Amino acid sequence: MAIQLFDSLSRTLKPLKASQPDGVIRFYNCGPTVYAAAHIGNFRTFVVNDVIRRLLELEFGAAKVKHVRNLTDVDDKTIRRSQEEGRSLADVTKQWTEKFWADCKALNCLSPHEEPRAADPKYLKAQVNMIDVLLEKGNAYRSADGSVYFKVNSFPEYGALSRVKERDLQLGSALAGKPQTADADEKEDGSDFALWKAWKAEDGPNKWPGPHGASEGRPGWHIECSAMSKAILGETIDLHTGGVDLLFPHHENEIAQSQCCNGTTFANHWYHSEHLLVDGKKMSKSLGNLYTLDQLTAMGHSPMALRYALLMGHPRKQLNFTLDSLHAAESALKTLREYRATLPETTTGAHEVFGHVLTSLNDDLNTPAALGALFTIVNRKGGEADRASFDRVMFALGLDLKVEAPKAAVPAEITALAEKRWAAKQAKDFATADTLRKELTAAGWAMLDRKDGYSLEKAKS
RNA sequence: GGCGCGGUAGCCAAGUGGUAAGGCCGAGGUCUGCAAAACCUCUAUGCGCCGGUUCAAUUCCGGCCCGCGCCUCCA
Repeated sequence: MAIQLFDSLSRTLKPLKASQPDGVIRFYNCGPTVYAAAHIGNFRTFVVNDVIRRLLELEFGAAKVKHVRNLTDVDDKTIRRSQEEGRSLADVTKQWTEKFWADCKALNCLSPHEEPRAADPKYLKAQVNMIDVLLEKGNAYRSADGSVYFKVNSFPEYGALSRVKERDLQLGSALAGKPQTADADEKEDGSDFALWKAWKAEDGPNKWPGPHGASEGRPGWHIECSAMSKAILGETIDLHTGGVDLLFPHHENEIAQSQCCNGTTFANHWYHSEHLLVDGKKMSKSLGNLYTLDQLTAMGHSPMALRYALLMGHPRKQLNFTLDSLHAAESALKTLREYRATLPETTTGAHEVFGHVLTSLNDDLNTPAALGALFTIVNRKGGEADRASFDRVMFALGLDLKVEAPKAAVPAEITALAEKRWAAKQAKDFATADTLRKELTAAGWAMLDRKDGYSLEKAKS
């Protein structure tokens, strides 16, 4: 079964296919802003996109997939962070880019083939060039302060993706109390958006030569994706993805810029993954319900458990994350590990045994159905499966069964108690052994006996 | 106010016009000095509420209640 995904623009399920004669699937995934550690909600999107990447490779072959994910390393947040910390922008964004890569690796995400940076001189130039074209064509205008804005009413199709039409007339209660953005006065129309932002004192040393007739400054957020996807993948891409919150205005604006500039369809397929919720609400610093991967591993959870937990819900439905779901994921991974050990090494070509798992994934990325189908087979315990076919499914899901929860360091006093108990047990002094076990349990440690020795595990927080 | 999504067992979560996948937890059992692991068995007459269509609805239609997200730079 060919991969089909929901397309946000047509609102239908559509098969993914290459539009160019070379047969390469051009896949662009909106990446992170590198000013802090990405949280697990961000990683839901990146894990989901990683599964898409893997499914594409399985269907079309690794050589026929070109996966691009940008790094936003120049914007309000990155600049503000660098100014606050008195460090260069490059220094700050390098730090968080490397952290992002490390987290992605821990979550077993394949690296995109290219990860263009918005502040890369090569791509800054591409962005400026694109803005120049938009100015020439009359889709953009300069404001008094030397910024450049996109003229939304110059693009009649604006709003097709988000279906937000005549928004200005519909601004209701939810927006009424919000302050106007600082640059509102510079715009001809409230729905216009910045392509180029003129330098301000608070930007510090961060400024670059702008488009014709504009001041020194920096690119607006949306233009980077339009310019970099064009530079690397060409004017028309086959799949463009991101979190739902990017649907408007980010992706709507990308369409407007790219199509006005290039005169061609920007993306043939749009896919958006839903939010991860924590405690029933979207994660936010103000609610204090924001988790990072580091926080979870510090609690003794493995990154793979997080990956599994993120796949437990349908990617196009909000998923409420809880620490309990992490425990469930760990238990499920353990079962899979044990199941794999029972499988014969030889390949019998039994891929069809797991056919339903792949079919579920290919059918709009139904990860929960796929996991359900997987465990139905695991529970059968029949001998029809083999490791090669099982590993193929693990590849598709990106589950690396070799990764286990990090072992907590055992304090010396715990080791001492365990040694005493082991000695008592060997001497068949079970009363003493049981007392010591209770002490260990009270201290939060479980002592697991084997024939020839023991191991210690810390209770999960 | 506009746009969109969702409400299925203790928790998470698929799904179908013909009577509810799967995971976690829990219970019982086998095994075992104890504990753990492993293995076996069990766990929704029910799918937010009220109507309607139908031989038959959790699944289609209408209304209602509740929750969540987006509405100019949040994945």
